[in-house]
Amino acid sequence: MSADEVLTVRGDAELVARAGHLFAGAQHEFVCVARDLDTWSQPAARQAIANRMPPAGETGFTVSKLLSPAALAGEAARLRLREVMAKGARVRISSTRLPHETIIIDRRVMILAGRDTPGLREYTVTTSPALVGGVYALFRAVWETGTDLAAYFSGEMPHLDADSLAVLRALGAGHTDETASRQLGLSLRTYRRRVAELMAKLEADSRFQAGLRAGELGLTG
Amino acid sequence: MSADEVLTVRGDAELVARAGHLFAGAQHEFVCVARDLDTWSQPAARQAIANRMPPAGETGFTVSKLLSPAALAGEAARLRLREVMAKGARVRISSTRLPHETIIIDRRVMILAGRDTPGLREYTVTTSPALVGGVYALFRAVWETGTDLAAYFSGEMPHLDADSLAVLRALGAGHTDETASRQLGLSLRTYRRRVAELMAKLEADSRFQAGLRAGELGLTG
DNA sequence: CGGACGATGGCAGCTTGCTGCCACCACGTT
DNA sequence: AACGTGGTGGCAGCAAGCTGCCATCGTCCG
Repeated sequence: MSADEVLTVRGDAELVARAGHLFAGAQHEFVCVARDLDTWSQPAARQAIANRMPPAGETGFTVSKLLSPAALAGEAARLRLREVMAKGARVRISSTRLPHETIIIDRRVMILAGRDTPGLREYTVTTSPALVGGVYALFRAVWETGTDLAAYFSGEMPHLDADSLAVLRALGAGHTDETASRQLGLSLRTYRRRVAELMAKLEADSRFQAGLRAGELGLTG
Repeated sequence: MSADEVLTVRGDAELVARAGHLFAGAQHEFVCVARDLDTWSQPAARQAIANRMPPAGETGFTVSKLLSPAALAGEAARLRLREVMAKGARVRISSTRLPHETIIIDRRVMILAGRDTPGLREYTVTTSPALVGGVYALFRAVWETGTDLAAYFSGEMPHLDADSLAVLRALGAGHTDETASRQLGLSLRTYRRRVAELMAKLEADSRFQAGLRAGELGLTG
């Protein structure tokens, strides 16, 4: 038995000082799980670390970022996302909350941040293969189910107003057009117009396909 | 900074000896992530631990098991699953592989097993809040996306023959009934019969809803 | 004021989807 | 051979969905 390979530090400064070299040593993969691009550390610390990292997109070096939908809120956040993606990082969104920031480097080192608390934040640096491997497997599982952000932007995830969403819900409830239109206070004609628009946005040729797509894109609630 | 709260043990016997009390002390929640119900430890060790645990389903005590699809292979495995569920455990299936077994107790203690290797298996016992919290958040994310096994069994996940699956694919491709029926070498009438049967199985009132359900149940491929 | 514009809704006609009815065929049983 | 059973397919009729056309209404300019 042994008790080692785990290190707890407080505050960004100490993290950079003690674990900065681990970032610089990244060879193959940099994984980051977080709520959004901002919370995991102070801008200064993040910058100091980013400077030490090899550039993403280099041969065999991948950067993966798994974020909560919160990362899509606000225009500034979206811009940041685009920048990160332009640098070669793969970004995915998980529909569940990810309160604890996690970083895994080369599948060998893992850094977990404690909850965002007042005062100095606590970070846990681990190199235990079992721990890192286990967390990495879980990360993979979440990653697989997340929606790819590249597809989100380029494939133009339909931006739905509350209106279209209501139509979607009516469709999902299985009502006939007549029932649904009355329920929404629309004429049959307009309701169908809305459905047609929705299907166009989803690039669906049939209502079945539209349902499928809607599910894929996580518009079911 | 500190380096503690992590313990690595080798072999089931040592795990039971050193961490058995942690199982007995479980108060609220017992989480288990594994490939199936068999691999995480030797039967003897599992039994020894199970005996020390409070019974599932007791007031405020929940048992959650997140497994790979491999856990559904074979009649024996299914029987075991039913037994576990009968005892009150919630079971979900994640479509991704979960090579590293993980146990989280009361959101305070975490046990990670190394890969299944010859010789004594290595277990890592952790109580660091940051580590446990981080892993727990990831677990939740995977759990949310998994399909509930209770629904799978009782709610009778539709058992589809290859035939119905072909219909499903045709529908998903967005073809009209006429095109699809010709493609499958069926008459229009029969094709539509198949679609109707499919919708009955999915308990869908409209094709849109059927598409939604099909997506939910992961029948998209 | 007048006109352009966009959203709506009625109408009509068409396509597609849905299903009851019956006939047919293949197969196994009595 | 006669029979029942289950899967298939044609037909017909209805229900539902789709869309072009036009009239209407409110709003926003010039």
